[in-house]
Parts: sequence; C-alpha cells; structure tokens
Amino acid sequence: MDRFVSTFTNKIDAKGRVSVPASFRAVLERDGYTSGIPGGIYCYPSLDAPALDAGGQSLAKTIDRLLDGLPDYSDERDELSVALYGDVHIIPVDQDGRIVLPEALRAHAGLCTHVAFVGLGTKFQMWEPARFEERRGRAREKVHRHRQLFGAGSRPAQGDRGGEGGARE
Amino acid sequence: MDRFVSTFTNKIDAKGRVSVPASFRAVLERDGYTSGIPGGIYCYPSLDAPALDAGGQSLAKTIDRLLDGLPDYSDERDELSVALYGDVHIIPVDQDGRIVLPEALRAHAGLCTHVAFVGLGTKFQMWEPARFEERRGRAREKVHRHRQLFGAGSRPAQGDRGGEGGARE
DNA sequence: CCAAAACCCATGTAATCCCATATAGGCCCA
DNA sequence: TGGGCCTATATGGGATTACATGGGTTTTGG
Repeated sequence: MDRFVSTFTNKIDAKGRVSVPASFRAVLERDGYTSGIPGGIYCYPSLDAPALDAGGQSLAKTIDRLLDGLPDYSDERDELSVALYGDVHIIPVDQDGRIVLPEALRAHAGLCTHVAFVGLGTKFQMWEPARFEERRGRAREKVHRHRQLFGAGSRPAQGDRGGEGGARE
Repeated sequence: MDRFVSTFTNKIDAKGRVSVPASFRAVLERDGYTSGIPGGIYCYPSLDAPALDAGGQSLAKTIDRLLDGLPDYSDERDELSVALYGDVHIIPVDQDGRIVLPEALRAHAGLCTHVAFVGLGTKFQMWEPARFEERRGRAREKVHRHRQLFGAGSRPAQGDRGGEGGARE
C-alpha cells in the first residue's frame, strides 16, 4: 500500500482527537517522517478550498524543493516561506493512530464533529463531511459534462458510488 | 525534527522573558549556535520586515557564505556586513527554554506583550502577532496568484505515478 | 550597594500515554 | 455456503507527562 486512496469519515472525540484511517497510516509508515519521530503528518490549509492538505515526507519535500529554487534572502523567498512554512503543522500521530488538529487548521476547514479523510494518491485531504459531499457532487457533474472529451476509453464502467461514505455512523 | 516549522505565539512576561516553542528548541539542540552557549540562538533584525530572524549554526553559516560570495572590499560587501553582522545577537536560552530579547531587537520588531514564532525551515522569525497576521495574509494572496507556476513546478515531485489529475483541490 | 540578569521552583492547562470496549469485517471450518 | 470465531479498527475515558508561564531567590557586575 503506497498511496492514499478512498474516503473515510471519522469522529472527533471530546478531546479533539480523530483516528487517521488505518490504510492511510500504512502509507505514512513508509512515507512518514524521517529519522526519529515516525508518524508525523505534514499538514497545511489547502490554498483554495476549505480543507486541509496532508501527507508524509514526499509532500514535505515538494515544498522544500519549491523554496530551494528561490535565491536565499530574497524578499520573495521570505514571503513565500511565510505562506508555505508558516501555515504548516507537523502533527504527531499517537500510538492509537489518532491526531489532534490545531485550532487554526480546524477553523480553516470548518471541522467540528467529523472529519472526512479523502485520499488523493500522494497526499490526502481532510474535509468537513457535508462540505466535501457538496464539493464532490459538483466535481461529478463536471466530469459528467466533459466525459465525451475524455473519451470512452477512460470510463472504468463502475458507477459513481465509490463505495465509501459510510465507514462509520 | 530538523527544521523550524509552523507558527506559535507565546507571551512575554513581566521580566521580558519568552518561551521558545519546544519544537524549535528541539531543532536548536542539534543546530544551536554553540559559541560558549550551548543551544544559543543566532538572531538579528530582518532586513526587509519588522521582524527578527533567528536560527542556529546553519543560519550563521548561510550568512557567512552569502558574504563570502561577494568580492572583498566591495562597497556592497561592507554594507551587507554591517547590516547583517552589526546587529547580530547571540541569545542564550535559559534552562526553562526561555530567552530575553534585547531592547534593540524588540524595538525593531515592535514586540511588546506577545511574540509569534514563525518557522521557515532553516531559520525562524519572531513577529508582533498582529503584524504577522497582516503579512501572512499578503503572502497567502501572493502564493495564490502564482500557484499555477508552483503547481507546474512541483508536479514531477509527487506525480511519479502520473494519475490524479482530477485530484485538484 | 543597587539593579539587572540568571537560576530555581511552583502551578495550571493542555497534550500524550495507556488501557478498556464495541463494532465491523475477514477467516476458517463445518 | 453459512455461521461463528478472531482480529483489526475506531472510539471513550482516566492517569500521567510536558509545556508555558508566574514568582521568589541568588548571583553578577557596575
């Protein structure tokens, strides 16, 4: 298992903890944090969605690479660093596989009682379940409209229901 | 943990002390500026922002390298040397993980009751929280405007499997 | 001798660990 | 093939620890 796939909805408990889906944890075990503390999640607010982006080491490297391309001590670099690094949180995963999302992150995604974990391959997102459903609906519609452009070949013939949504509750 | 990541806001007490975030201290434990003071912080006023730049040995080295790159006895080098070295302070961290910022530094950043510690990877900055929020807003906006450029650049990094084209956020 | 800095200890809050439990899904065996 | 067992996973809650912060005390330096 080396990619984040499928969607799971888990509950935030009284202490603010949420279980990371086991299959995501499996991915993070390989891609998780480097030497030392295994299991850290690299997490930051999505730039243009009310959601959180998260992933392991490879996601962190992506951002590092982005900044390494900029000259040291340029105005630009500092500004970008602030936006990219300043909002990032390294979230430890406890031994039961749970995380606690900082207030700033919860606020950005509007998280309150439940979190939808959405696998996106090399990273995953965390959504307020209702908002995600709404977003998903629009995405499906968009795909539908453009289907002919993609061509028949790319349609894997399985219906829209990806078989998830109700991992719990 | 080997990089300064994320943002924390701590309070300045009656004696002018502030706690350095624990995770930053962890980085400094390995990278601290050990010139007599183990775990000391290399700190100076940011050149182009009302903030303070701080870090450990690697930051000090980066600055040295920057100056080494300039021709000896050039005006530019002298100017930069003064600007960078002139205001550098080596700040000791007490055994509870707190520092006291010299008046000159506090003045430059406009610090008074609280300090926002902003991780920027190899270094971190200290801001007056309100000013930082303002700066962060601008930085986000800038990233947003340029995001397609970044998107293109970072694609190969995480997209070794191709796919997930639809995983747009 | 005074002021400022460094040191040491105390405390409340928040995060972390650890254990318990339920529920779901897979597996084995009849 | 169906049913029951077994394991993995999510979740709840109590106990423990870490951390930021406040305040008193000692040291240092002018």
